[in-house]
Amino acid sequence: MLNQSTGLDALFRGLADPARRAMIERLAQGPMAVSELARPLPMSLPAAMQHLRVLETAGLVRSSKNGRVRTCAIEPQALDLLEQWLSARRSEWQQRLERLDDYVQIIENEGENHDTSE
Amino acid sequence: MLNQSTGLDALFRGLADPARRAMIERLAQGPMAVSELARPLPMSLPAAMQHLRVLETAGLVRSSKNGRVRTCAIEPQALDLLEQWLSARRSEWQQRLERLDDYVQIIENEGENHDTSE
DNA sequence: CGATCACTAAAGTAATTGCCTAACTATTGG
DNA sequence: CCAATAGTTAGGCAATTACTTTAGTGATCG
Repeated sequence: MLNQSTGLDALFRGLADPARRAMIERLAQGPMAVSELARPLPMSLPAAMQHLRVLETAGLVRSSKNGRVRTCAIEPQALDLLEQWLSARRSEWQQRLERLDDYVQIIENEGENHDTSE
Repeated sequence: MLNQSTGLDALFRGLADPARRAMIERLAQGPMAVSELARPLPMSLPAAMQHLRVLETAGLVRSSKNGRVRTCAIEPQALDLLEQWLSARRSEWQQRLERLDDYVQIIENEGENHDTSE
């Protein structure tokens, strides 16, 4: 545990923007050209291209140019890393909850003074 | 599809920083005080507090203050949204691959001119 | 050949992020 | 009560992000 992987950084960062998520959700329908991909987005083509680059460096999308048109497609295996991380966290967190130590310690702390959060 | 959820933004953004992932991975061992959480991180306490705030607004961590110590704990259900999104993407992408349309269209494009990527 | 199309490159800008230090508040232990 | 502890607030700063517009480059079509 406690891995400082660069891959996860790029992955999460890539998915953290709604325009980029819209792009990859759209690409699930099949490969498409840059301008077609960008058309529904409320921004200029160059802006969409920048998002595309972020997705490509995250490994979420692959593209290749033929003539004057660049065709983009999803890279399904990109989600493997994410899924691994997620299930690792899931199992750790589950173990914790089963032991109940969380609640015990919190209840101890909140003896008289229950000053929840801010 | 094509949901513009604010929750996913905050979630992915929260997880996009290695220091923040280190924090929540550490919290899997059990709840702990802010300064204990921050100790192994290569940054000042206020910086760690800012990361903590990001995690709290993403719903990944919950904290409550008792006396002068604030105890932090993971919020396991925060990952539900992430898992939902992930499996939705998985199934869409899988369907695509099964239909093979991806490969057909890419091969058509790369007829003579195979100018892969940049 | 020349216009158009699809993309790309460049440069600039406003907002956000990730960090710092310094100063402050509120507990708690002796 | 006084000092140390735990956290918080504020201000500042450099880097990054998410755009913009403008100006290209290189196909493709008539």
